[in-house]
Amino acid sequence: MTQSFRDKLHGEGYRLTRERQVILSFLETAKGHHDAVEIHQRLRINGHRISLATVYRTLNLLAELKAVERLCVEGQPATYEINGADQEGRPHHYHLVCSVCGRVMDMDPGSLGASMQKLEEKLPQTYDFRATGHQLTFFGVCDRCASS
Amino acid sequence: MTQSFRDKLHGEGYRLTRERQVILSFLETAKGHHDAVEIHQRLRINGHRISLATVYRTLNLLAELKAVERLCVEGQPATYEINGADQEGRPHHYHLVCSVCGRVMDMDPGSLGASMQKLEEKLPQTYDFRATGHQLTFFGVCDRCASS
DNA sequence: ATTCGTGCAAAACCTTTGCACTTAT
DNA sequence: ATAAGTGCAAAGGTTTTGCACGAAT
Repeated sequence: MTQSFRDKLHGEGYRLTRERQVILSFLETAKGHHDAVEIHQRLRINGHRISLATVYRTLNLLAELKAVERLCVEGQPATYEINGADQEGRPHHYHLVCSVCGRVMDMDPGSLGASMQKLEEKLPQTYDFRATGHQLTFFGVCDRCASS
Repeated sequence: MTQSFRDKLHGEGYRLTRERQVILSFLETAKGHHDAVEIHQRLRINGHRISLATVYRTLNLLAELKAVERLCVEGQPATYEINGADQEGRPHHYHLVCSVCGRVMDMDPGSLGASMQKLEEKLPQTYDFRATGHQLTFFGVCDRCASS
């Protein structure tokens, strides 16, 4: 649990509860994409009795504070991933989504990242649209599913 | 209503019903992003009594046949847009989503389209992932919302 | 002490589905 | 005639919310 998270909470008038610490810790350790129900169940297995409603409320809060990133994929519940870098509104990676099993993987933007950011800045000229971020997702078949 | 749509329907053993024609016609005329409930209501206003269930079933079918494109945006119902070009699995445009009002606009991929396609082809080398398509969405503030 | 967070259960919301009836082929 | 599509109402899954209780400040 980073100090900056505590600060952000306090800065906005939120409280540092046990539930919020537990959920954030879980995401820091689990290091992948997890939906609310999954998080709820795995916390329960680890002996934590946090209600599903609180898991949802906490994930919304963490997403708002940009402590986690929310990803919405068609036909699946929203998934949440810890936000490593503490950058402001800049997506630090893209996603690969397997159309067969639904698994979500991270992808390094590489040199593409800079081009996309430039594009983002040039958007207003053409479309009268002030972009604050973007999201790039590739769909396809992951290694596991390809080999079976 | 394109001939190719009729052919596609028949080719897969589907029937050309009045409901399907009406829904497709609506999307051809409306030319934007529309969700199921909105389509249902506007058809109703135009005197068509098509059930919401049929609207959903038809949109699923049209999406499967790639006659329309489905777009899922966080916190909003799925929207559907007529698929102009009859290309196979290749996204022909990207999206601008206004974070304030939720409006979705189309964006011409321009030269980016080719780079992205190349990237898609190179993905397996790095990530062991066979990509079949991708989706790029910019978030920000649209002209209408910026001026108010 | 006060304000905010939590748990529970109920609701909201979008979407799908079972079944009997209707329609396209 | 037959198989597929439709409408209705009910259920499904995900997420939010009202309210009374509990906990952090």
